[in-house]
Amino acid sequence: MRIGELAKATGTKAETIRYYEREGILPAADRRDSNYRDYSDNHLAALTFVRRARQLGFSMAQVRELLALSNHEDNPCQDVDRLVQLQLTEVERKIADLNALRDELGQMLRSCQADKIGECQIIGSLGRQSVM
Amino acid sequence: MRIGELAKATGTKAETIRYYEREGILPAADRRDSNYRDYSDNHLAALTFVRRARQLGFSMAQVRELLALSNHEDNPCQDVDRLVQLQLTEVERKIADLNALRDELGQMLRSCQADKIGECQIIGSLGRQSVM
DNA sequence: CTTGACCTTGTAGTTGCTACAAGGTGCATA
DNA sequence: TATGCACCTTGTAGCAACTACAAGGTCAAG
Ligand SMILES: [Zn+2]
Ligand SMILES: [Zn+2]
Ligand SMILES: [Zn+2]
Ligand SMILES: [Zn+2]
Repeated sequence: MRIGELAKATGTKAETIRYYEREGILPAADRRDSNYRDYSDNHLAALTFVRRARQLGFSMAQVRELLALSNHEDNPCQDVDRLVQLQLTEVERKIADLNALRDELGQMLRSCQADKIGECQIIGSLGRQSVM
Repeated sequence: MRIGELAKATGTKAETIRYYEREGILPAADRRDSNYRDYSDNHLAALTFVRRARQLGFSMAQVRELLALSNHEDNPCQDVDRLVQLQLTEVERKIADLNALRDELGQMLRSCQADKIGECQIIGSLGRQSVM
C-alpha cells in the first residue's frame, strides 16, 4: 500500500508516518520504481502499535522501549508492566493536578459577584500566590 | 531587585522571565548602570499574575487577554468569566480523557498473567485498534 | 587581584508533530 | 496526445513554552 492508504487505514497523516520513519520509530518502507513508499501488513501492524501507544500517552522514547521489548518474545513481561505502571502513575498524577485546577477555576467563577473588572475577584485572585 | 531575586521570589527561572519580556508578556525592566535588569514590586505582581494564570492552564495568548482585561477596570467582568469558563471546560475535557486512559492502562495491567513477552496481553493489546 | 556568583545577549534545542514549497508520478479524460 | 488532477517525493521551517548553552561583562568577598 502507498503512504496515503496506510495513513487512512491508521488515522495518521502521511507526514507523520514519514516523520516516524525518519525517527526510526517505523522501519523504512520498500520503494517502487517511482520511488513511492510501499507498505506491507507488517508496517500496518507496527504503525497501529505505535499510534495506540501514543494515544495511551506514552512518549516517543517509551514507544521505542515498548517496540524493543515487543521484539524479544523470550524476555519477561515485567519490563512491559513497569512501563505501563509508570504511565498509569503519571496519568493519575495528571488527573489529580487537573482536579485541583478544576476546583480552583470553579471557585473563581463562583467567587465573583462584581460586574466591573475593578472589583473582580477573579482578577484579584490571579494576582495572589497560590497556596497549592 | 535583580532578575535572580525576582526569579526566586516567584519560582520562575531567570531565562523564563527574559523570555516573557521578549514576548511582551511582562513590561521591560529598568536597567542599572551595569545594564542589569532592575525590577519593582509592580513587576513582581505582574509576574505573579502571569505565573498563576499559567499554572491554571491558561495559554500565553489567554494570559495576554487576561492582562489586557485586568488593565481595564471599568470593563465588565463577563469577559474574564468567559475565559475562566472556557478554561474550566477544557480542563474537564482533559480530565475525562485521562480517566479513560487510566481505565485502559489499569485493564492492561490486570489483563496479563503471562511472564514471557511472547504471550504478553499488554503487548498484544497495543497491536489492536482501540475501540475508543 | 583573583575567584565565583551573578548578569548580559544571542542562538539553538526540546516534543511530536504540522505545514509548506518545489517538483516528480500515475491515471483518467478531452 | 495533452492535460488535469490527485498523489507522491525531499527538504525546510514553524508551533508552544520554555530551557540550555556559549561567550562575555559586573560586582562583592577574601
Ligand atoms: Zn530476545
Ligand atoms: Zn469578576
Ligand atoms: Zn479601560
Ligand atoms: Zn505481559
